[in-house]
Amino acid sequence: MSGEVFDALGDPVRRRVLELLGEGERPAGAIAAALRDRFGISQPAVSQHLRVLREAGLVTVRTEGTRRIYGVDTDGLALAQEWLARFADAFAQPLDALETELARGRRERRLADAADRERRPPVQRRPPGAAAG
Amino acid sequence: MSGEVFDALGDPVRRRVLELLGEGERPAGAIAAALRDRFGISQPAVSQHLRVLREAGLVTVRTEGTRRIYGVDTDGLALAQEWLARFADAFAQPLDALETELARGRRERRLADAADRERRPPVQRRPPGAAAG
DNA sequence: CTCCTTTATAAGTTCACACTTATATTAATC
DNA sequence: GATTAATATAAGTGTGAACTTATAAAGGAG
Repeated sequence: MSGEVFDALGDPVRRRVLELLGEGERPAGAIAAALRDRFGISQPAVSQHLRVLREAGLVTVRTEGTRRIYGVDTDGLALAQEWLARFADAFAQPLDALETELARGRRERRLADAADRERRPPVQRRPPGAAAG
Repeated sequence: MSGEVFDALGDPVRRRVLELLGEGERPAGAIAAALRDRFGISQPAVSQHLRVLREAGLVTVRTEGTRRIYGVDTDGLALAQEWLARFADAFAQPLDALETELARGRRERRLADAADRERRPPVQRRPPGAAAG
């Protein structure tokens, strides 16, 4: 996997950019404005994020006059999905699992009885055996 | 999105852990050994990575004597897939796109004529209009 | 109980990366 | 051609995160 993709997706600002572009193409300026409101970051910062997204193949650019119109590039997303799908296969999980409802249903059910699982324990010292609290 | 997931997936070491666990459950020691060979990192480093994966809901743990057996947690993966799938929907891209061959085919085709696209330019200065070269 | 094994945490260091300000580059307008 | 608008790059700074070594905690074996 050309790790660049998940590396790019790892940043909350960049995920917001994608969500924004998910609503439709936008010039760099509009993206910068939106992120300035939401995250309080500068135009160059946004431009740098856009570069990362470009190099990861997650967005496309189209020049229009002095504007640069950005849009989602489904190629990068497909790459990420491919990688995740490998696990779905390995665990005999049907592709349907990708459909929101099903997946969410399962997740909520498991979170419900998460009692015997371990996730973000209090502030305690939890060594090897980990028979939590 | 509980960003922790993509944040966790962003690290190559952690992705390798998941790939490893994709082949079957393994005790922490085995994981540490495998990563020491491949990345040359220490046992505590691996333990810390495992914690991140746990908190992201990407792996499960089961205690067995003094050993802690790790496995893939499909919940976290489902979360990531849900998020990515939102875009797939938004762009009327059939779920088939997840199947490796199709997706790869499309990707390679686009990379082929990437001439007019912009991705990791040489060492040149490429301002707004970006009419490369 | 003592010792060994297994795994997690503590504390500290180092480096990448996200941000900043300043500036370069191009297109459009006057 | 000068000016303005839109966007990218340059250079520098600070913080987080990934690593290190040292150690704690717990189970199993003697």
